[in-house]
Amino acid sequence: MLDLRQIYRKLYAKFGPQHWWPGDSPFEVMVGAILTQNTNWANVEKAINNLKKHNLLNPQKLNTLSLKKLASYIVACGYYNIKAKRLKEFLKFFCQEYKGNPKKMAKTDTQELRRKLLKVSGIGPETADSILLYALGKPVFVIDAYTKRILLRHNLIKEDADYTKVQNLFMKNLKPDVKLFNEYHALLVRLGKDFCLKRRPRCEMCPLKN
DNA sequence: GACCAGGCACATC
DNA sequence: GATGTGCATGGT
Repeated sequence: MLDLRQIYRKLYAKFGPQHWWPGDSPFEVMVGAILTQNTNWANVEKAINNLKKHNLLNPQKLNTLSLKKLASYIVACGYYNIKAKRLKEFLKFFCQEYKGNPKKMAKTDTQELRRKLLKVSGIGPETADSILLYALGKPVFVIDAYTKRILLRHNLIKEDADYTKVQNLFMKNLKPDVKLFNEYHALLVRLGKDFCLKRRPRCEMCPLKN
């Protein structure tokens, strides 16, 4: 049976570095983390580019925008009403606690910050961990639907494993290395997109097979 | 036209 | 405490 290090080596050999997270700034990564909830990244890029085009990709500016206005700019990424609300909740927190400054935010103890993020309505474990790892460079492993599906199909977890359980599997078996966590999760998403779709898996072609 | 996408909160039992 | 449902666009 493959272990987590072997899986990483195989994925890296097959796909190479993924250069995650796509985004020009920590703040852009944070916005993307919320907008990509259950959503294709291509659509998220459209929404983010639209915000950029209108010179709005800035914590203070977005925070003062009305809910309706904000929603209208992010239509392309779907769930735009609920995501506008979630973004606003995050922006309120980000501006009040850290003046919209990622560096200030990054000074907070990682576990304390994670707890705080999870209290923001609309931010669940994956979004919180994506912000911690990809925007702030904290050694936290991100678990997503692809990760669970891949581990399940390789019998490394059980069907009922929750977020924390899957996350612990990675964090207890790997050194807390930001670069490794970054690349590993990105590679799992890449593998998932190419070979581990929900109903049309291409298991016979899966790079982990050989 | 069906399927899929880098979740989350909330209702209901 | 488990299980189901709403949220929505755009690409394949």
